[in-house]
Amino acid sequence: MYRTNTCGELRQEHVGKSVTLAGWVQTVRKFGAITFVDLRDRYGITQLLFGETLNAALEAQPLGREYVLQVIGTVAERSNKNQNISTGDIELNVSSFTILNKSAVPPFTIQDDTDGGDDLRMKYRFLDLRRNAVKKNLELRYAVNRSVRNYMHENLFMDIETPFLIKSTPEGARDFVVPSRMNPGQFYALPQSPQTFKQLLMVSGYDRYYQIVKCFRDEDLRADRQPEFTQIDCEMTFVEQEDILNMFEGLVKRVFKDVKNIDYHEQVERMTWEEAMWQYGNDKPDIRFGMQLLNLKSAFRKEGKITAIGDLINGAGFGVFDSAETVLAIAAPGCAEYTRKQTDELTEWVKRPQIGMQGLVYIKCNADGTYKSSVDKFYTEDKLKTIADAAGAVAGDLVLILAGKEERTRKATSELRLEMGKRLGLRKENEFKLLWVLDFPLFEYAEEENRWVARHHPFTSPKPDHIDIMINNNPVIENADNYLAHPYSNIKANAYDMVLNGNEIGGGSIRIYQRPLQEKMFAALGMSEEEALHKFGFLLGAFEYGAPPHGGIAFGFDRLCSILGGSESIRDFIAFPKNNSGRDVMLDAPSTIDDKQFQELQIRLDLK
RNA sequence: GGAUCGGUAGUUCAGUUGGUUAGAAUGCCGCCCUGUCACGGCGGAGGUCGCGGGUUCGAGUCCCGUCCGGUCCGCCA
Repeated sequence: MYRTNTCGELRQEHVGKSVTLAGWVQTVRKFGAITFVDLRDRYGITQLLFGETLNAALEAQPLGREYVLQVIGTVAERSNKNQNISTGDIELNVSSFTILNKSAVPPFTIQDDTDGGDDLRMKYRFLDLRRNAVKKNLELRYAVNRSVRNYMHENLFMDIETPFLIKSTPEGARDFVVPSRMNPGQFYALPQSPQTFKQLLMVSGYDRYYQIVKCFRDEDLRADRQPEFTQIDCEMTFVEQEDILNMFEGLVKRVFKDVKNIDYHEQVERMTWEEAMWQYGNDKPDIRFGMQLLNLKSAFRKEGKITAIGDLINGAGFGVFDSAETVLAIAAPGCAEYTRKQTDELTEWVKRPQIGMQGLVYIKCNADGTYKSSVDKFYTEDKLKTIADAAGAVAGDLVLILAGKEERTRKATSELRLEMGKRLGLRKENEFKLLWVLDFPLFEYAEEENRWVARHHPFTSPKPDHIDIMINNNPVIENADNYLAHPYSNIKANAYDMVLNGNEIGGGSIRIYQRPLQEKMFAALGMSEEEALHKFGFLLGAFEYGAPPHGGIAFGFDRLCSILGGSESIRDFIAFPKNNSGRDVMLDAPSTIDDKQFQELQIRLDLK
C-alpha cells in the first residue's frame, strides 16, 4: 500500500496513529540533527520530521524539490503550530522513507507565488498544474461542472453526445477541417457547436438535451478566446422565450449557490438590445454601475427611427459637434477635480488606435456650482449646465463627451465608460450582476458581400410578429448606402444573451422549425436553393417529419468559470490551453506530419 | 491582416546621453545550525544580453530585418 492517508487530512485527533504518506517534496529545511520536509499532494501539505536516527539515511539518499517520497511514521502534535495550513497542528515523526522517484530541479518554483513566467509555465504545464493557484481553478471548474449536471439532471435534461467529425458549413466562424483518408480529397469539419444535432434531437423527441461539450473555431485568439473551448449546450422542446429564460437563469443562480455560495434571489434584469446600445453603447453592458450614455446627438436607430437630440449642442459654432454624426456623454462621478494632466491622459487614452477617437471634450461640474469645460469658447455656462444635467451629472462630476461616426463613437464611449468604471473601482470583483439582453436584430448587413448575414445563426427565428416582414419582402439590397431603410434591418430575432458583469456568458434563440421559413432564411442570406439543400438538406428534410417548436441556449463554460474565479483569462481555467497563436507550447503543436501520412491522405502541400 | 509592449544568469527582473570585469533577488551547489514552516548564517558556481545584419574607435543600449511571447483592433453566425 502506497499510502494510508493523504497529505491534507491528518489532524490533532490522529496523534499517535501510525500512517504511511506519499507525495512530492515541497521544501527541505535542515537544522543540524533534525530535518523538516513539507510533503505535498493534491489535498494539502503535511510536515515531516526526520530525527537524528535518519541522518545517515538522508545523507546516503538526499532529498530534492519535487522528489516523490513515501514515508512511514507516527502522527505527533507539534510544539510550534502553523495556523496557515489545515494540518498545522500535527507533524509526522518519520521512522522510514523511500524515494519513489527523483526529480530534476524544476525550472520554476512550485508555489502560489511562482517565479515562473507565463511562457515557461505553459511549456511545463504539468508542473504548473501542481501549483495550488492553478489547482484551485480546476477545482472550481469541476464544481461548476457538477452543479450544472445536477441542475440539468433534476430538470430532466438528458446528456447526449454528438459527433466531432461533421460537415463543413462555412457560415460564421472558420471551420477546423480534418482530411478523410478513406474519402480522398474530402474533409470533415470539427463542430463550431452541436447546433444542428441538438435541433435534430428535438425532432427526435428528446425534448430536453444538454451537453458540456468541446467546440472548435479557427479564428484568432484572445485572453478569453481559445480555438477549442467548452460550451454548456442546451435545447428544449415546446418552449417559448420565457420558458428558456426562466430555466436558465435558474441554472446560473444554482451555480452561484453551489460554487460561490451566493443567494441570487432577485429576478434577472432584462433589457432590449436597443436599450443596451442606447444606454450603454454595448450589447453586453456591465450593469454593476450606472454612468449611462447620454445621447446628445445620435444616428442610432432606436425603435426604427433615427433619434436626434441635437438641440442641446448644435449651432454653438463648435464644428466638431455640429458636423458629428453622433455625440455621446458620460458623467464620471467625483472626477471634477481631475487635473489638466489627468484629462490630457484620458484624451490620449481615447486617441489610442484601439479606441480611435480624435479627441475628448470634458465639462467639470465644480463643487461650487460653476462649470468649466474644454469648449468654454463655444458654450455658455448655462448651456454647459444643461448638458451636464442631461447627462445626469451632479456637482463634483466630470462629464466626458465623444463625437464622431455613430458606430465608432458609441463603441468608444462604451469603452470609456468601462475604463472609468474600472478606475473608479465600480466594477467590484466579488459583485455579480446578471442581465438578459433581448430582441437582437435578426440580420446584419455585410458590406463587403452586399448581403444580409445572420447576427446569431441562420436557425434563429424572427419575433413572431416580424415573420411577415421577412416573408413579404425581397431580401435583395438595392441601395447599399441606405441598407438601414430596408425592411429587413427592422426584423428582431427571438434571441437572447445572458450577460454577467459585462461579459456575454451565454446566448440562444427560439429556432425556426418549419421548412418554408427556414428556406426563406437561407434565401435571405443569399443562399441558392441548391446550396441550401447541399449544406442543410438533412435539417430541411427533418423539418418535414413533425419537427416540434423548440429553442435553446449555449453557455461559454470556460468564460463562466473564469468570471466566477475572478480572472480575465480563461487559460487559467483550462488544464492544457493554447497560447496566443493557437499553439500548444508543451506539445509543440501544431506540427508537420510524416510523408507517409500525406501519401495516405493523397494531399500535397503547396505552401506560399 | 494591423497596432503595441516585451525577450539580459535555471527563473523573475534592473542595467544611466553608447564607454572598465553586465548586477540584484530567488533558485542551484558546498559548509554550519535541534523547532523551522518565505528558516537563518557563511562561501561558490552560473551569461553567445533571442537570432542575423548594419552604424561606431567601441553596442545589452542606436538602426534594419527576423523569430518567439503578451495585450488589443480586425475576425470570432
